[in-house]
Amino acid sequence: MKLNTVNLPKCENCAIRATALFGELETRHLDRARALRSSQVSYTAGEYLYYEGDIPTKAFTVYKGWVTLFKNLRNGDRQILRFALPGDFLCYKVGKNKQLDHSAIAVSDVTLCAFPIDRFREVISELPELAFALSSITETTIKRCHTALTTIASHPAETKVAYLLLSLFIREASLLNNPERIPFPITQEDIADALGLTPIHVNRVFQSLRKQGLILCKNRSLGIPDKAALAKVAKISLPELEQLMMGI
Amino acid sequence: MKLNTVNLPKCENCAIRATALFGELETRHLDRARALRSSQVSYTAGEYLYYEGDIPTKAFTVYKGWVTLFKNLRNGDRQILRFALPGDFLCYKVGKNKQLDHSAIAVSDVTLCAFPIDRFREVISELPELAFALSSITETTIKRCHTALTTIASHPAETKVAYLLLSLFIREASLLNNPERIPFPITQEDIADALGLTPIHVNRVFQSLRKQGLILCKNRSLGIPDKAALAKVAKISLPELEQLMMGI
DNA sequence: CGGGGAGTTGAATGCAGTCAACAAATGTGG
DNA sequence: CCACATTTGTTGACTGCATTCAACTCCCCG
Repeated sequence: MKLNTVNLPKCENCAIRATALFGELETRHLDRARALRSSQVSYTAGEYLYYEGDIPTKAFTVYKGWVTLFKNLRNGDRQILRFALPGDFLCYKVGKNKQLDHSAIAVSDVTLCAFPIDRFREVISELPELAFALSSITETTIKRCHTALTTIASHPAETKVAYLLLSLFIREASLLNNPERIPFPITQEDIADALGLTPIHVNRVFQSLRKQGLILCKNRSLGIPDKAALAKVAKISLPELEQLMMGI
Repeated sequence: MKLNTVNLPKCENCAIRATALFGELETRHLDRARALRSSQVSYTAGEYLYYEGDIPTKAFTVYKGWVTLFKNLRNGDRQILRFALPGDFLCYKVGKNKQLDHSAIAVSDVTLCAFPIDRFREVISELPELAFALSSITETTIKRCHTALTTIASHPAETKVAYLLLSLFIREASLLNNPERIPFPITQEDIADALGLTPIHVNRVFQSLRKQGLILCKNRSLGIPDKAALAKVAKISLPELEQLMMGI
């Protein structure tokens, strides 16, 4: 973990602002809102960002890298709740029970923008728009959670895997000017833990998808030559998924 | 659908306030906040409250009865996202894309307290606490969504069914002074749609649970003689689940 | 060069789905 | 109030997808 409080990059021209917390705010409000941001924090791959049960003091926007949010189950398994990519907002918590219900680990090396949670109260009272920006973010989170639920409940494993790969690809590619392939730091086991499958079966699905030419996946990188075709396997409409994964 | 705008019950001594939106507010703030509530709405069993794609103008707190929130899938299936019980907050939406991502149907006859969404903005600017009350609600929603995800991903169907029955029982029982049995308006097919199982298999699990004496379920009513025992099958800690299902 | 994590393959088991038919409960109209 | 229709619940036989267990390969990193 490495903290940086000086020479923070400007929010105004931040590449990920459109999809992040401040993307919901008009530029003229940025001055006041930016007062929230106190620092940037970096973690190396494999490091915990926080643990289930922690009481957080800072919320984060992912600035660079991928993060896994997950719960450890009593049988030793873990359930991955989602993968957080640049622009995602983590760890905000104001309810009565302030304990976090999940843990987070850096999948790749990550950098986060940190916001002291207790400062949100003051800023919101003079800038109610921030409250709506927060609501908007959590609405997206819930929506994604809903589609995740829907996906995991759907029976054929091929559908689940296709859905997950496609949605990660769309999100990461949009941050990178839509390259052919994206860096793909997660393992087949991560995917299994996210979808409630065994790594072995995920592997078999991967091979089947490769054989069909739907995915190119090796060396920690992922390519999807024909997104529409994969969307068909994922049983989802591509435009809908793109809308969900981008802006809001 | 039946609208009522006169003689609305007082929020102060509302039985469900503790678990509802205003439960997050201190009593001294209630005066201003209550200005939000405009009406009560009633629906009969089977009626739609709203449809996926609608742009809502009102948010609701469930006052009486059960509601199903669900998505229709392209293969004709539907995925139930959650069952909303008295105290639950529905249909609040402020993000850029204001379309609802799911539909809602009254399972039993229901009564809702309605709040015009556009009035939240004004009230929040003079009562920032309301913004935190909203955040707190959505945090609970996300937490429940997370445990739902975790449950549905878990493999044995018995675990899933046990979890769902137990959590519904705990919530409804706490509203009713913990009776032996609760009214249980949902069908086995609903449960199947919530858990991603077939109704046939849900039925088999029901019979197995009945044979083990873990559930008493007939005539639209549910009893759970030994919650701890069912919690064991659900592979969840009973105190944890109770905490999640009650206050927050 | 060795070790460990990630990925791959095969065989056997079993949980849950499918299809089909029927029983029970609930609701509706005559 | 009964007869009929519809929905909900129940049972059985068969199939198949995904798990489990075990062994082995590949690749990266130290």
